[in-house]
Amino acid sequence: MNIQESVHQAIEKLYGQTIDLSLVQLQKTKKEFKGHLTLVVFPLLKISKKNPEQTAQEIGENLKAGNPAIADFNVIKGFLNLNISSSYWVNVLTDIHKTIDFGTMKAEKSSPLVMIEYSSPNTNKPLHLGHIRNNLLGFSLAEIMKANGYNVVKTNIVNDRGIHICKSMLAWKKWGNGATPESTGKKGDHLIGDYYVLFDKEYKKELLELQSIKGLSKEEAEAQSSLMAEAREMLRQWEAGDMETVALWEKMNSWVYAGFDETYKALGVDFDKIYYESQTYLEGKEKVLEGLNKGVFYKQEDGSVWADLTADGLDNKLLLRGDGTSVYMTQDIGTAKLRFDDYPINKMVYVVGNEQNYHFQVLSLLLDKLGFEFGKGLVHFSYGMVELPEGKMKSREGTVVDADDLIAEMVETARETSNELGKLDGYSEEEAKKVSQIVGLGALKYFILKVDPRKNMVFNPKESIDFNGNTGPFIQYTYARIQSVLRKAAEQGIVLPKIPMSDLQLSEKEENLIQMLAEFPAIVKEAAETFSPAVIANYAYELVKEYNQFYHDYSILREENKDLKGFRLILSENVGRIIKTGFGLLGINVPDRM
RNA sequence: GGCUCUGUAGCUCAACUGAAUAGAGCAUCUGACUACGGAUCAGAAGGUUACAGGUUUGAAUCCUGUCAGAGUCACCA
Repeated sequence: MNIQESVHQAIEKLYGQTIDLSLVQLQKTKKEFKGHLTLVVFPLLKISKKNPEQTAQEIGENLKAGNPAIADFNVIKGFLNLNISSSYWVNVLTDIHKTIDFGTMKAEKSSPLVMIEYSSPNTNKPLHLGHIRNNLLGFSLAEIMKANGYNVVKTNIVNDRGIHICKSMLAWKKWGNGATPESTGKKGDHLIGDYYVLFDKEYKKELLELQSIKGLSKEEAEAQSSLMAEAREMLRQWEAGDMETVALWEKMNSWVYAGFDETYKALGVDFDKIYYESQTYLEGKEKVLEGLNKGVFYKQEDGSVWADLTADGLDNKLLLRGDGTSVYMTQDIGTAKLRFDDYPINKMVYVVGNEQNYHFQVLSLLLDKLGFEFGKGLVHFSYGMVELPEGKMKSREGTVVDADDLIAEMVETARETSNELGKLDGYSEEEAKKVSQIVGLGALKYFILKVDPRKNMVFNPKESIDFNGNTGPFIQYTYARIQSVLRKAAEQGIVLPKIPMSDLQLSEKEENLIQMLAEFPAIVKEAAETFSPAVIANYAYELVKEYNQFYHDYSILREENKDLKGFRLILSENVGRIIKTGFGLLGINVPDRM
């Protein structure tokens, strides 16, 4: 019988009142006290009209008499600690063992559909450390939502148009001598990124010359820059559909996409549907003009279109420039419209950095005003910046950490460390590579995902790949060790019983471990409700720590008692299962051996 | 300056809707190796939860104020 219900019944019986379930605070007993579950009786004093100790004692006695699962109880101050019987825990493990997709749900056709936008790169530069956090969070959240029974569409909006692309294009045209990824051996996105940087360098040089030779102010120099004028002209040509410009744009973008795909593949993330701003910005313009006609927006003398959000406590927001071209917000409106035309979306989630909190607050209001039902309910999954131990990443100072470099470095470090420890001895080159990849990326992913997404964080590559402590590799290692034990058991011809014996007397550690396993579904649910993969990451670590304590106390394979041996193997197997499932929700692989 | 977010051990992070003595890891110190995988385990030390008030039986958590940091307030995306 359900403990929570028992408690509820006991209270009703004792005090003759049905109470709100929220008053029944049943929580996990703290380590330093005896018991599994703890009832906080303070909220019940108003009903019992007795002091905390008496109340707890009464409820405890009633529970013990009424529910065989409750073996014992003790009272400390206002806390009633319940001790659950071993047989109860064995049954719990049996249930977990039998349930194939323990802790996860499958989506039905009728289940709500969640669209998750993440990644959202610009095509003028390669992905960096910030994108890594974005991609990992987005992908993981998608997996978590799926596990909670939602239909999920992962989407990416590629910012493939605008003045920044033209800068790269112009620099390539001027100084590139027809360079291609093939001719230079560079990844496409890096090649284009290099030309973007080159443009910026030449542009700054030009500004300095204009300022020093002609004695212009910075603003005047910017206005007179011929390079910038050329870039703007290129954008005009692009918007006008000039064949040559569009052809160049397409060619260069295709290089970039090939480069991005490599990075995405290395990170293990993917998308169900990709949108391009070049295809959505005109839609947004239309929507804005529609809003203007309806009187939701207003026009200024220079022809620019604005939204007045002062009634909502915000400012006026520009939606279309005087020359009729669109801004960031316009594009997001267009993209939203296309998406809702394409899918019956119940919830829209944007995984975007917290520097855009204001933007999404505005977007939500605007979509609502434009009559999109989903506008109000959109979720901006806002995450903090990633910094390095050395300090902030700044593109200007060249301290940006490139995603590809970082991934390569992580895999390399994993390989070196494993080699030093002799863990790769006897592995083929292929196997060694595979393991290094799993471990290196596991370290990176786990370190980033274990932190509360909302917070700014410091990523320390060295610490992340440590094989001790709260790290991905430590958890992966434990998983591999469990698999090893199970392999050895199979070699010895030990067949796991389908159901563990229910009259076993378990140790405290074993009971605690089962209790932890049983929490998994609640953890998965919590992760979805709070949008926090970190909940799962930290749970996985706690589970592994608990398992290690158990593991080191018993010689599982040498255990003489057959029932106990079978039980411990089943327990180990299920710990492994949960680790694998949990890490799967984080997009982290686990190795069978490492 | 307005608004938003953050402030927890030397460092990196936890603490579910308020609940027991605020928990881990790293680093430091002390122990345990024929090891079913030591990439381990056990233990010690480390805190006025930025500060000051308030609400409450009870506050890291909620409210007010102060201080510090970040972000944003662009006809950039």
